[in-house]
Amino acid sequence: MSAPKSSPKSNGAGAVDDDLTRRRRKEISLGACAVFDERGYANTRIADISDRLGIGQGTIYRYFTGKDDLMDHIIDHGVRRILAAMREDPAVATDAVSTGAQFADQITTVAHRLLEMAAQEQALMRVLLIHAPAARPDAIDELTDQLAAATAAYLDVGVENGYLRTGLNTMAVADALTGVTLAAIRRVLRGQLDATARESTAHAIGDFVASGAVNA
Amino acid sequence: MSAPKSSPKSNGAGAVDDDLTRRRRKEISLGACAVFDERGYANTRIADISDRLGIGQGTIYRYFTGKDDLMDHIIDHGVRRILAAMREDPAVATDAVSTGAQFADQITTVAHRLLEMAAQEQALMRVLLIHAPAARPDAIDELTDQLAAATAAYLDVGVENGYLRTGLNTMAVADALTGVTLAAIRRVLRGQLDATARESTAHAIGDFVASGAVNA
Amino acid sequence: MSAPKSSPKSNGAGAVDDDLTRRRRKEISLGACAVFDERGYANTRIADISDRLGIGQGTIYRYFTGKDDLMDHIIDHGVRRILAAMREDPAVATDAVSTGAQFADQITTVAHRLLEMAAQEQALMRVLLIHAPAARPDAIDELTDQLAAATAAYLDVGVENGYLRTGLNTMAVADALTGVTLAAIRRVLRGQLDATARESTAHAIGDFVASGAVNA
Amino acid sequence: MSAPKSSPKSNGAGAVDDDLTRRRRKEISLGACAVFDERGYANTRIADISDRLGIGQGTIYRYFTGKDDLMDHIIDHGVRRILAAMREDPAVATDAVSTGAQFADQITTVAHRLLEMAAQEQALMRVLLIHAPAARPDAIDELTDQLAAATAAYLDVGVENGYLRTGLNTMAVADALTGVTLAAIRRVLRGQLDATARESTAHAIGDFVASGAVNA
DNA sequence: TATGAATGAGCGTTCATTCAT
DNA sequence: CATGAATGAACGCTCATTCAT
Repeated sequence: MSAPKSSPKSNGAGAVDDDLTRRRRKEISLGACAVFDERGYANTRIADISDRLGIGQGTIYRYFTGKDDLMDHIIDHGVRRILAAMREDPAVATDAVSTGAQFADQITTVAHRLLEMAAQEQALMRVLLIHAPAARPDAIDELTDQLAAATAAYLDVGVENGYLRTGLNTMAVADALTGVTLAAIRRVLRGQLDATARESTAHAIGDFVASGAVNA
Repeated sequence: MSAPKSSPKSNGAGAVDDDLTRRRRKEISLGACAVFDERGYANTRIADISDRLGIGQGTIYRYFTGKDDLMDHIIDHGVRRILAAMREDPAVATDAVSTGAQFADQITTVAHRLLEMAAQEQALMRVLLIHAPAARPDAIDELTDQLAAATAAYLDVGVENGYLRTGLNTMAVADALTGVTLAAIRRVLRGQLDATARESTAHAIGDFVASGAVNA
Repeated sequence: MSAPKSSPKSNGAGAVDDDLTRRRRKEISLGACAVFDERGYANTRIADISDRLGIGQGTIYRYFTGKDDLMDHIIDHGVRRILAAMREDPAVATDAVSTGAQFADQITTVAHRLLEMAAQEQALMRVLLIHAPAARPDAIDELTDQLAAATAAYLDVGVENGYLRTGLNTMAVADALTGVTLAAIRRVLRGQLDATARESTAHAIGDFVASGAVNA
Repeated sequence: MSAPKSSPKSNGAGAVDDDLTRRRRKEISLGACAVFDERGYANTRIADISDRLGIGQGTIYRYFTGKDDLMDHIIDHGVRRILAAMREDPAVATDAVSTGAQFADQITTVAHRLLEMAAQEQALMRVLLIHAPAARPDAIDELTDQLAAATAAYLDVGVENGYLRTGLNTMAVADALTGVTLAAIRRVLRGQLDATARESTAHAIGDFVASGAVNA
């Protein structure tokens, strides 16, 4: 969530340079992410990253201030991806929902989009879920708080509008929603859910969140 | 899950010595856990631990083979605590449940017990949830798998006995259950749930898992 | 006798780089040899070596895998020097000898060459004779065996060709030859033999080996 | 050659105590010698020694001031054994020799006695020849000097009395004698000479020293 | 701009020595 | 006297970072 902490030597100049620079930063942070995923943050040496990218160690320091900055950047990127996956679809808006069934569909939709993103960005998500909490507890706490608050607000609307139970502990259920989704994402990251399973899992999540497990 | 990897010189005999040894190991692993929690595993120096305990660095090596062993031991201990919290109560047995309401109660009970344990063992649980995944991904994966499998089996019984929905994706819901609980535990660990809130949260979890969020 | 166990990153290419690397390794191993000689292997800290060379400790690890590797390399080098001193002169070949006097001359020649080498490579030889046996007993045993076997074979030719006594215990005399030479080398290493004394000692060795001490 | 540097807490008392103390010191130094031989001085931990003896680590410090003192004592003991082996036999006196044959016999006798001692005190001799030079270069130099000087003096008598060559480089030959003997001792220590071989080797040494290798 | 050799602070671990029992 | 648990100084090695080319 924080702004990038570094930028190369200051290219006061053109959009071209900026673009090149942005591309380079992306490349490097992508490579770093892959290695952090494979070896863990603490066990990753700068040389591991530069080796994988086929560049010199020093080059990394031209685009990032250090190992920490690299991790910060990756977390930042991951957080943006998650938030985007939850918000980018115009269909996901509280005013588009007015029944329990629509609510379940929306949960299913968002869950599915998150699972797909996890499937496509496995390294990034693994770093975010496994390594970032240890390396940057505060950043992850911040993310968690944001997600929970946003989700709780989203649920509050449902209660107000009558399609969610009156008296629902929305904070607890917000945690539940994030927890349920995280658990599924973890399974995706462990390679245990193919595309079909991701779809059915998303539906199971939507149904479960809406109606619970008990036989009515 | 693995057996402790070290023990001091193995004094073949006396219960007294064994007891002293066990106490010493417990003390040290407790101190280490506290420091790992505060500083993270990678940032903790052996000297940090010995300083906090008021002992020499070398003493730690009389009871553990090294920093790794210390972490392994802590994880092992934490895993046992979690499994115990889920199983130790005789009331938690599938044959004690035959209705959806009983199911919800049981979920509430277990969730509450886990939240209480988290409240009492904050450092241990924080190390387990935040630092262990980065330091020992495999150990945590193993734990996750075990919990999910046990939970899914537990849900399967409910489906068979008719108090859970036919066709329930028990694996997905098992993940949901663990995810929901973990999310609440995380909140406990962030100091955001006092005793009262823990109780109501446990109930909210039980209700939610049983009946979902939607207004029937 | 073993090949050097490490080499810097292996820059697949340029003769220049390889050469620089080789020079650097030589420098470092030379400095290490000097310090090992002065303080003994066990008492030498890596920092002692890097300090003497005016480089950082880490630099040493770019060229050698560790303290052990450094010692191995030094021993290897020393062994090659000794073997070279014994073999490199074309005049030292069994087929160049057919009389006792020629035999004595040859012994004198080799002894002299070894004494000169010892005088020029005092640190290396002291490490090899004093510190290496304690640090690498097997490497030294191997060297000793090789020298003894080669020497015995050399003497066997002399017996066959009739200029050495029939029934000579060639193994015992081979040991004697190496022992005699080693004793003289040790004196060189203790600074007790100047160039003149080395020459006369070499002659004394040749005469003694050929004819013994007793008045004929 | 130096006096023992420590003594247990000062038992101002009886001969009995002194005797017990002496026995204990002997036991410990014997055990230490065995371990030094097996693992080398630098690689031997005090605990290795106390373990082998079945005593506590602290006990060693009641009889020796430390690891160094232990080594000093062992060297001292070894030096005394060597000197004794060379001198204790009344037959070995320069006035008992007046011919070259008697000289050869005497060399044979002393060599044999040294080889037998080496065979019986393998650990002690290995420590003295292999580990002591690295650990106590000065002590070994001192021993070497003493032996060489004594041997040279012995040879000088032979020259004066006419049974050794006039103009003999007695210092060089003294070195030769010690070198020859050491080489044979080394072979004994490597387990390559049984009792019979030791006898014939002693004779080979006597003959070689007296008459050399060349066919007269 | 890119490089990678050089650096040295920092840390896990060992083990000789001490001393309370 | 004997013990062995406790100690902490010491050291080999790693690796993030720098900077001359």
